[in-house]
Amino acid sequence: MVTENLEKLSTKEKIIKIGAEIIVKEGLRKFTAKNIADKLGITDAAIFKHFKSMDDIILEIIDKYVSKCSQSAIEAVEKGHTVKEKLELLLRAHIDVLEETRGAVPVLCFELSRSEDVKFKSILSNFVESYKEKISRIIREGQMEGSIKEDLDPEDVAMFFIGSIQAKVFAYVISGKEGRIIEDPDQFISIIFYGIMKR
Amino acid sequence: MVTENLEKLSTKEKIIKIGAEIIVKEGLRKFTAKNIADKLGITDAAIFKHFKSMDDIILEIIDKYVSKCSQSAIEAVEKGHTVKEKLELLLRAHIDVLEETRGAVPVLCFELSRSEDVKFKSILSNFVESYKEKISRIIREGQMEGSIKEDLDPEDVAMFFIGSIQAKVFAYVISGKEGRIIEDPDQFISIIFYGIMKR
DNA sequence: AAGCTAAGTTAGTTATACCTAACCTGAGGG
DNA sequence: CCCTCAGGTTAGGTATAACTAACTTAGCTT
Repeated sequence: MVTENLEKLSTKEKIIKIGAEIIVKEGLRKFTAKNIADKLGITDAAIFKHFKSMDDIILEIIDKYVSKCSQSAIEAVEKGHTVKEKLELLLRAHIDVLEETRGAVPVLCFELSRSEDVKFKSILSNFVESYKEKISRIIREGQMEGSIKEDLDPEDVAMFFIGSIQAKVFAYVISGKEGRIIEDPDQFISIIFYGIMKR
Repeated sequence: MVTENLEKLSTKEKIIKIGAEIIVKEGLRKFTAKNIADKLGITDAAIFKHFKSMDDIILEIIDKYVSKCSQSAIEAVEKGHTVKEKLELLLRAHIDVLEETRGAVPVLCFELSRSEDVKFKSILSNFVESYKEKISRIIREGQMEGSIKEDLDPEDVAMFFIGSIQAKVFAYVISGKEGRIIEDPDQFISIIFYGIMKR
């Protein structure tokens, strides 16, 4: 369990960090007040002095990620000169946010997308939809200028981007390793752009 | 909820079908005896006349998938003449098993890979490991004969394959759609092989 | 020094999950 | 025609999660 530099944080921030870590390493079923409290050396009841419900903790974790991701996507589009550069900037920014939040949100995205809870469902699907929309717009631009294959459906490609990151989190989670989720961003981006075949 | 042709099955088979469907559509948290029983029009206690525990239901779902997948991977290697053909056969066979089981096992793979339960952890990680091993062997062969980029790590490529299927299940689950998980297998394989850029 | 408050504590309440025990019933075999 | 037993039922035991109420305490303000 990565708990480096946890001391200097407030209890509320610690709850969020530990909570995210639990979601990734142990799964939503272990995301309980008692589990978090035990790791912090307090009681479960104390959790509710900082958050009014367990759902509220999850909402804050998601909110942080979504706002950072959306922001950096906008910046990528502004700063990139070519389509390829835009996509690359977008992916690299996304990877940074992903590493910073230890992959918690893609995990939540998956686990909560089927939740009966309308609150989670709408927040996450709105995020995915708007992110997908941003990417498809770049893809369409690339198809117009001839750098991206015309026979691909832009929305499918956008989902392939999101899915590829999701897949990396999956591999990371399954491997049980510590350290970075995407060890070699260059290779990751290269496979997405040009595949695995030499041609 | 897809419940076509459920009538002719035995209750035990119905439990497996409905159970898998719940895992994909509603998540592991809703995979409860009561939820399954309600959908079958029986009581929760009746479930335990067919399975001695809830875990046993999951084990049977996984077992079916793992054995089919492993079998078809062996066949793909035998039947394919070139490396490309082998990989394509392997992917197509995997897609078939995936569609047949409605994506339940990749979901389980993800949700249970972090379970404290040694039983699940080892079954699933053994499956992923051996499957990964089978793919990396083909990739290495491809690198030897020069059809696959030499600078790629075979194990990473293998995980990219598994991850890409996982990603499709994510997209399917998130979209909430019915129908096939991978709508266009040709395009799916093409992106994996050659990426999205025209070059 | 008095008192307020944030952040703990303990000890519950309520809901729900898994699973068991004991009972019931209807169809098929002897 | 009765017996067996698979596959149901109801009722309930046990564990655990979310959350609450009431109390405590340390630190800060006035």
